[in-house]
Amino acid sequence: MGRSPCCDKNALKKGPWTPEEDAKLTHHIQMHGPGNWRTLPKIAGLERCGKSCRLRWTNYLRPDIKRGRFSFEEEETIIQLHSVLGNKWSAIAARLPGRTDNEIKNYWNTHIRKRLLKMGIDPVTHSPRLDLLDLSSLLMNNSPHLNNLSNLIRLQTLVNPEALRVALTLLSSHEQNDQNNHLLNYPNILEQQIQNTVAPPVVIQPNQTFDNIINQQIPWTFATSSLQGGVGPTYSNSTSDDQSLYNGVSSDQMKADNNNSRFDQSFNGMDFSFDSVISTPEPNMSGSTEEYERESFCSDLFKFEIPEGFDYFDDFM
DNA sequence: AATTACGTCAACCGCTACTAT
DNA sequence: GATAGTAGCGGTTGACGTAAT
Repeated sequence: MGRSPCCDKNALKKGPWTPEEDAKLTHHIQMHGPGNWRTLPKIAGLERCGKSCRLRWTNYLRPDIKRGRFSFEEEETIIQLHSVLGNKWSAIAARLPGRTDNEIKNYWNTHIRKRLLKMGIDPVTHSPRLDLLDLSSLLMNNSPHLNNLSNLIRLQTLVNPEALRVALTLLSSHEQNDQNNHLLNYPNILEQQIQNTVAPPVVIQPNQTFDNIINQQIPWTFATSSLQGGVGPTYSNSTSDDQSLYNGVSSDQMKADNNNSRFDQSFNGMDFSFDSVISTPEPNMSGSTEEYERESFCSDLFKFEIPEGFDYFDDFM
């Protein structure tokens, strides 16, 4: 039972393919077409196992393979499909013409996965999780992040409270080292706010969108005043203008950004996109402009349908 | 200039599913 | 139904290139 011996017992060649081998394989397939991989190597004069030939052809030599960097659109498609299909790389590849499952898998593991982790998003469940957030980058990249503490508070119902507590502790120590410290008391205030806040129970319906869940989970936000020297929490229905105020961005600027489409993913007026929550570093702070843009737009990719029988939502919390 | 650490990706390995006998 | 052969898939590895020290 089981597999027959392949390369191992036949002392066939392994490792990188030479141009000569590529030429032989390509020529053979041009003449006879792909398939029958078991017998192909012998006929083509290759000292490789059929499996190795198939892989070389499907992942590299196939003429319809698209080379080069993944486009924004491709990346967006991958993330969206992954949120539905999981690690079904071949299924994802089937929807991306010219890309192989291996290529997509590699790209996911080396680029997208890391970026999601850095943004505090679980790459397996596509759920926001603060315990995955790269807190060091959060703390090292100047004040814009601190201006978004209110957003972090809004997240508190979604994340492990202990993780949030750690974040606040780190923020506290960071601020204490800041000569121009004017936010010294934030962590205590915020912690108090967290303790005073009880999130309503959430009932997830089949096919409910992520937006719906978020809005149901967090139907409120903090008013600006509570974080800018105000005492105690103040709740209000959030508007875009509210949001822009405590992000330190003018309403007009924000609308202008929203008109640029990628940022136009607010939840009933609440900009819950992760670029606003985490405030991705400016291009001149770290990384390339393109990386910055990709990180920004990745935050918009978490509007997915909850599939029927969606049973891992517990992990979301 | 040399060494080390890290990132990328082609290729391999082991498993499952499917098909033929 | 049992067994063997084959194709395909997803996880992992390791060689190579580049950046950092």
